[in-house]
Amino acid sequence: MSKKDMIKDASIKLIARDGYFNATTDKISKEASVAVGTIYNYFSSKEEILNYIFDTELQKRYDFYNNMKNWHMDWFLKINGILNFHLQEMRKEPDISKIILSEKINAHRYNMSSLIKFSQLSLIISDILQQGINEEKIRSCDVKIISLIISGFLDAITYEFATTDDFDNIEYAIDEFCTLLKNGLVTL
Amino acid sequence: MSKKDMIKDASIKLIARDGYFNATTDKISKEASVAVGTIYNYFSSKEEILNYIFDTELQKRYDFYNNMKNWHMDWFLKINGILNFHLQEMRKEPDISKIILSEKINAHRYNMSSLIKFSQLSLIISDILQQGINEEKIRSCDVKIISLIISGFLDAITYEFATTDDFDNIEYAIDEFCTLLKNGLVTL
Amino acid sequence: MSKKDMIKDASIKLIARDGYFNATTDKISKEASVAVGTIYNYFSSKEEILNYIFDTELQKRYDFYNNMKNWHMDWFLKINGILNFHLQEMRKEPDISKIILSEKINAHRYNMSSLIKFSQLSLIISDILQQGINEEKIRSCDVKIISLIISGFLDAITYEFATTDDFDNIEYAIDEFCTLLKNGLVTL
Amino acid sequence: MSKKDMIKDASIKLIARDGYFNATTDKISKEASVAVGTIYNYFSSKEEILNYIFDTELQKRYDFYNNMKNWHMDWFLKINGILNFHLQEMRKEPDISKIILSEKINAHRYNMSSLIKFSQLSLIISDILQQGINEEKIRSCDVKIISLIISGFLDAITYEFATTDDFDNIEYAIDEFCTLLKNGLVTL
DNA sequence: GATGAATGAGAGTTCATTCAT
DNA sequence: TATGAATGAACTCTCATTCAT
Repeated sequence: MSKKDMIKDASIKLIARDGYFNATTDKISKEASVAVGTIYNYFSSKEEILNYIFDTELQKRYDFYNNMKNWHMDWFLKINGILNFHLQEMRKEPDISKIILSEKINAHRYNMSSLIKFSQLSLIISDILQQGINEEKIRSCDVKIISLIISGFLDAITYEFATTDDFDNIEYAIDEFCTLLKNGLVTL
Repeated sequence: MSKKDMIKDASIKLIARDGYFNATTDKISKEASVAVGTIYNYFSSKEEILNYIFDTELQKRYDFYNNMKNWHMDWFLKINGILNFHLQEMRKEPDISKIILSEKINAHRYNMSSLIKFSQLSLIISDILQQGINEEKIRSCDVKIISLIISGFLDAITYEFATTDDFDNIEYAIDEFCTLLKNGLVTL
Repeated sequence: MSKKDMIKDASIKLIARDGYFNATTDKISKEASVAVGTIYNYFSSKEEILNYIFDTELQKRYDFYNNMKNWHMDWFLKINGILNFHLQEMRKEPDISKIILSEKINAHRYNMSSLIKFSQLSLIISDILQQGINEEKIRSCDVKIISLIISGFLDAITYEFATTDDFDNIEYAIDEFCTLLKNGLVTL
Repeated sequence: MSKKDMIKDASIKLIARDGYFNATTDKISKEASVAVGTIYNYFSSKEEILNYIFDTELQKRYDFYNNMKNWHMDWFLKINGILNFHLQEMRKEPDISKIILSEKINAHRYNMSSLIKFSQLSLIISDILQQGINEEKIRSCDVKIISLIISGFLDAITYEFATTDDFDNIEYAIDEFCTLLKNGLVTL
């Protein structure tokens, strides 16, 4: 693995566990098995590490969603796909999910360039819903708000997991949420 | 106002704006117009200020919800009442809502005694939903998960507000969410 | 003595001996018998210490010169007075003289506010010379350049002293310089 | 040009502009278009670069002065020649003049081997003056002190130039200084 | 010889906490 | 009780130097 990625991974682990402020450059260097100075060969500042994590990880998600737009699927299957993609990501790399949830406020505080990526998920969900409305599969509704509900649910289960480390009920929770969405949204 | 409350209020203002770590005891003392040393006459540590904020503010909410249990109302009106109570709190004391959202992760990190209060809202919502099921007003569902969805939505609108300072659409968002809940949950 | 002056004096001692860059805040705090943090209760940065030294010490000299302007003396006695005042200052506080000589380049590099004080000695000497010309005690000459020669000589003896710590010949050197000023070098 | 001289020239440029401490090996390597490691193939340390600059550049001056001793000229023309040689050097390679002035204190601090070269100019001027005395062209005086006055003047005009980058008046200043040397200041 | 990534001691600065007044 | 100067460990970041390639 590249040094940059070693530093990124060490940072992810520590920021997920201790938070951005408690993840000191000293701890990060030890966790990454490099010297402190090496961090600054790859990142101009500690803040830049967080920005880089957001940049690369949100891009992965964005790419997946964007690709999904081209799939020929029902709105419901797409939304379900997004929820399950998140679950899968959370299982694969739980620390990243934790960080994206708990440190995004810092992206705002420090006006990071990765900030723009945070809004893209909502836009894609909105698009999917709008298409459902256009195809008269969904009743008329405010797609931005339904989109907010969906991403709020994603954050809720991420937080639930982050504080309990218990995945077992998440799959079930997603099903329950989808049922709610279906019953609540589909045109009769 | 008591010195303790002056310190608490100053802390709320600064933590909401800058985050827990950037709200230094020095800034807090200046904002509260007391000496730094005075802070330590009322709080054993900076962490304890945050804990106290959670303790007192969550108690207020808890008291309202608890009181609500005794009201003779439909489940739907109660849930709607909770959402609107939140909106009203957010309008009245936006900084407190911001902090409860963005700093609750620190309650977990530092294993604060106020931690237990965070789970109580969910329990009360669950109770309301369970009553709805018992009265056959709501279809059979997992109350814990629906409760999670509701508190997730609350957090989502709080975050939306915290980063945009725009309240105008929140009322409308709550209505849209309630419609979704009703359509999705009521027994046919 | 005030803490601020203790820190200033410790800084003067170390900067004179080791130079501005080798005089670390850590060494300064130890020399001043205070904690590092205390330095920052009185100065906003290390640079500000140097600026403060220049500010206060150059002001002392400026005050002396300015006062001298009101004395009813021959131009020659005034110049002689300035040279001897410098000698006396150098004997009393050799480190300050060293710093003013060797670190003034940093005042330029960092564009310190004390910068303006450096030019005032030259102006006062120029005034004295101009008065001598007006009174026809001095032949027509470029006062700015003669002033440059005089302050250049002051720096030269300061540097000589700074590297040898030998004062014995300075008094004699001043006399020789004054004779030169008066008579020139050519054999008559 | 040899690699060693490329590094030397880059160092001269950066030290003149930023000072010895702000001229980092990293910046020097970039300015010289070599790798940092290459610097250490030619110099044992950063300090050694400064020492080498002093060594080679002062040698050039020393060679010129030494050669001058053999010229059959009046003491006054020789001194004038030295001053004008300096002016010419300053015009040709201003950065070197700046460094020799502002960083010579470091030669003392680090006890560099080039230190000995700094005293040689004074010795040569002293020789010239002594010869003038012997030939009864100059009145009896302390040659070491007159020599100090002359090199002090050289430093003064170099500093004036270093902080203003203005050469225009230097030639005139040299003339005024020479006149002073010859005639003195008093009205006849 | 030339490279430049890696190093880590050490720099300036911050800040929660203490305690004499 | 209230104060705020003093504290020093701990922070982020720098940079002269090394060494495997």
